[in-house]
Amino acid sequence: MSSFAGRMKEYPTISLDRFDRENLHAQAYFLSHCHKDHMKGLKGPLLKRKLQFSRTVRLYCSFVTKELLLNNPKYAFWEEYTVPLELESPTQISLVDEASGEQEIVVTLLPAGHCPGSVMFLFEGCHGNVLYTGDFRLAVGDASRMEQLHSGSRVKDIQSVYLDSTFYDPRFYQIPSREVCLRGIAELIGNWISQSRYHVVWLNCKAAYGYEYLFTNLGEEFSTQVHVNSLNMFKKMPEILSYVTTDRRCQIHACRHPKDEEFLQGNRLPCGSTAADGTPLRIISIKPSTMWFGERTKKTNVVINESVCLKRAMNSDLNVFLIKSCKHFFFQIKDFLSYLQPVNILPSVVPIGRSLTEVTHMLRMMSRKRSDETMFIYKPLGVLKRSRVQRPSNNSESDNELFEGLDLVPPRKKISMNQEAEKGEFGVGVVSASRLHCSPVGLNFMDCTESNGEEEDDNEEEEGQGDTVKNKGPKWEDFFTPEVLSDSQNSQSQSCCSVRSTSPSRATGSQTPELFSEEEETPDNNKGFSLSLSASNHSSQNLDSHLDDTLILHQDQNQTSDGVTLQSEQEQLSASQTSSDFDIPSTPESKAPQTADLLHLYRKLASREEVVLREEGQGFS
DNA sequence: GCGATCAGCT
DNA sequence: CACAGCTGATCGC
Repeated sequence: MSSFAGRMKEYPTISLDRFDRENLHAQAYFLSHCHKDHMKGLKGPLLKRKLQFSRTVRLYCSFVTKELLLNNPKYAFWEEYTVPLELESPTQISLVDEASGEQEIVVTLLPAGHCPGSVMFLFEGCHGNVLYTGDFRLAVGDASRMEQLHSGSRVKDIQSVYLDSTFYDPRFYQIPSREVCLRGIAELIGNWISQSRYHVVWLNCKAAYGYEYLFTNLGEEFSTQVHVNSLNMFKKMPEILSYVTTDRRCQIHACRHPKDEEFLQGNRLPCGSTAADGTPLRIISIKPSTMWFGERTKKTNVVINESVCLKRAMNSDLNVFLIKSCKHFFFQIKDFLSYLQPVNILPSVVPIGRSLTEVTHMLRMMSRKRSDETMFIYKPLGVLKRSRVQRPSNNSESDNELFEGLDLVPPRKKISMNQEAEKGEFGVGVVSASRLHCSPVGLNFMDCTESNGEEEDDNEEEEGQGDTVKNKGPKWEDFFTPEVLSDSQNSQSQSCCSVRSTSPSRATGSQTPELFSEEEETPDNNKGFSLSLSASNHSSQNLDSHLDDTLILHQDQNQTSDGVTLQSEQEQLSASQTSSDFDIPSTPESKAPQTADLLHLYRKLASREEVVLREEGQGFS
């Protein structure tokens, strides 16, 4: 949960994702996405009253966020005070202060990939450039693909990053891709619902938004629709709308009820559905969750592989905990920060179990302050990612420090993107235009399609392919912006007395806009959400020792005597290792489950056969 | 009666 | 531990 107090030291007269207490005095409000923990105070009567007496105070957010916000009647009064902004379109806002007069600030919304409508905010003004991430989920290399983080060919000078640091912790260094997760779940669901029409699936989705990726993919996979309570929130999102329905006669449900667990115990779906002919439904519940560890404390048979956690529940057929990554994890954040090299990094979340000092220490190593202390020579105008040679993040000592005191073996092999840098193939500050002469998003899509499954190497063929050569597997949903801008939305008025749009080049001083001039050739950025369902894995959190009836299935890795962890052949890497979501080694001393074994397991579970769990490494039967 | 906060639960 | 909620109890206004 976000513990951000709402204000940034550089621009204290604006408030983000917090609307109570001192934030009541803000001159402008920003909402990064429509999750409750970022909306504290947003329906407060004092704030409502303030709006009624103000001509200039407005709430700025994405079009989709406004749509989702106003869908809730409790926030309907925001209608006339909310100004939706286009993605990646710098907008100048006047902050009117009775005491100090008027102050101009330029804000740019960047796709955050956390849930529909989620954005990061880049502020540029007289107190420097500041990035507020909100909750975000980016793949390694995404920062280099964001035009608005660059001025021409250079990375903008970022004073501070206000970071969602929930998972900025080496304990979260391994995650499987969303494809791995989805494939496992789709197999399980397929095996289940194909048995009879009484075999149904319930998706136990807690948060209001962020599961749409799952709905659309399952809908596509099984040529069906997913039952939900209401279509209202999706009414202007046709890409999602076509995959959801309020017709209860389908086999995949994501409906909710306050007492849905009780319903399930009574062999009913939360919508109350039972079979018309009285035949008892056979229900499996699937719980998409980033966090599933709490569930392990219960005395149940649990099977964990890299993407799903299967639990045989007492009264229903089977519970499945789908590991979902709606946020970024350690290496993605590390990559993001080491690319931007801000002067300050301020965590918005200090995970329980960590101290603020620990988090600050880890973050500091990614900041420019750390760099100044070491051999890194600060380049005031920044450098392009491909030219990074001696970034602190590439320093194994930095990694070692991060892993100090943790009872896991850190991935000593550098993430592949950094290997080239170490080899010095790319000189500092010298990046050919051709390497970036594309919309990175579009290139990414092409690259991963063509290179899927191939050995990643360091040969010269990589040149000219930008940062995206490490992305394996066609993951189109990764490359869509989290915005759906239907015509009707686009035509919504952005009028506000204090707002006007500025062109990207004027606002950023970009010197070489042609580097990003082919956006129209990308997959249609405006036609889909960046639906951020993905798979996350448990990290090596000592699960094994205290989970007597838990079987951990994971991946193999060779470890040499000197502690250097080497990845074995590419074919031993799971698909999760080859996705763009992460370029990192797998859990040390773990073993990869074979696809056939997993399929066998899924079928057994789906058919309610007992699964005999053995010691790790001996497989299952 | 309302909102804020917290514990407990999923 | 962590997500992103929800419910219910308690307290102050």
